[in-house]
Amino acid sequence: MDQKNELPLVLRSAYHGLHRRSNIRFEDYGVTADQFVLLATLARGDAITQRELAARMPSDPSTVRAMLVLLRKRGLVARETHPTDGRAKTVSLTKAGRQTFQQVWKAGQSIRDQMVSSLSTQEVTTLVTLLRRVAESLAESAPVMATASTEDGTWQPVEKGV
Amino acid sequence: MDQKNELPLVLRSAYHGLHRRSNIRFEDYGVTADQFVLLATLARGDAITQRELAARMPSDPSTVRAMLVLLRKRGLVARETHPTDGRAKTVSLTKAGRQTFQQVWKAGQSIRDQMVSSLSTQEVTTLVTLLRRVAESLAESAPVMATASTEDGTWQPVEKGV
DNA sequence: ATAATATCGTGCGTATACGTACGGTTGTTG
DNA sequence: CAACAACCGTACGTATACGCACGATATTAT
Repeated sequence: MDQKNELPLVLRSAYHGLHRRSNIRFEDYGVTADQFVLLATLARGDAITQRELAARMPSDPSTVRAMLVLLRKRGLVARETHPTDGRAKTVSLTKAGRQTFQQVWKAGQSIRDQMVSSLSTQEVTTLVTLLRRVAESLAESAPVMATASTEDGTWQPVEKGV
Repeated sequence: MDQKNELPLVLRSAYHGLHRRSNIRFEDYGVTADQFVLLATLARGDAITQRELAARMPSDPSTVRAMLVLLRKRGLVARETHPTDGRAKTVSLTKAGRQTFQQVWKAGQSIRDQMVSSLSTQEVTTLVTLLRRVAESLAESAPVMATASTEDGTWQPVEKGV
């Protein structure tokens, strides 16, 4: 019926498919799908704090810490005390980390190709645009939307600032 | 640059936002976002085996089992031996399970509203359609797409059956 | 009918996800 | 400068996610 109510389940199915395929494909390189996201985030901008890294992924600081412990054992990331802030530690990719990231990026290309194999170029652009808007609506920083119940038991958004 | 290569990260961000908000919202009802998906799946079709349930969610049979153990403790689901297949067990919602499902469905309405708050009705329809195609491309049953490397190091899909 | 194979659920190990509490450090305020 | 709040990382508990191996049952092949 209402497409809106199906969106969560479809979103979940798509993400889980991606996650599952990625884990299988990346297994040969010794990294998981989520570890790859961490490496990719560091590849975009190095020497950031664990909290900043968690915010960019996005993921939970506790989870990021656990991942960093594992990645450090494998020599893919390095942690150093922050130059000015004694509380923080900066995280960066090692040479091996950068190398692994590039290899896994290549290995994942067929998955990225496959997930858009039934979409035109224009449709991919549209999908990314709409998904980005959805992600922003649900982001940590986004305010919780006020809602009010109507007579038929459904919920309607309420105008803010009235 | 290439929208296609951003799709995985945007998809991940959108899903995690949904998952996170749902867990917070559903906390008062004692169910997690994933447990809710399980309840919703059972609400659509009862008395199925654990494997069938896992396939419909979709999720892993081992994970589903762990979830069922917890949901059974809370009296939301019931497990009985399959009438004809001695290996299998059928799962169904208890009365309390149906009730909880309906309550949590209502509680989650504001999240479903919020995630489409920046989209038009037409855009929601488009998004669901495109996501469904992506999910199908990545589904368990979908074949792994053959790819071939090109000179510039990128990958191109290969026509099947040539 | 018996043997080989496939399928269902279980149990275990590892990784992710996140809340919460804690100790240490920084920055702010009086 | 001393008290305080805000912030960073750590540590632990619970739930999810999934691979793998195992026993029990069902199906198929011979």
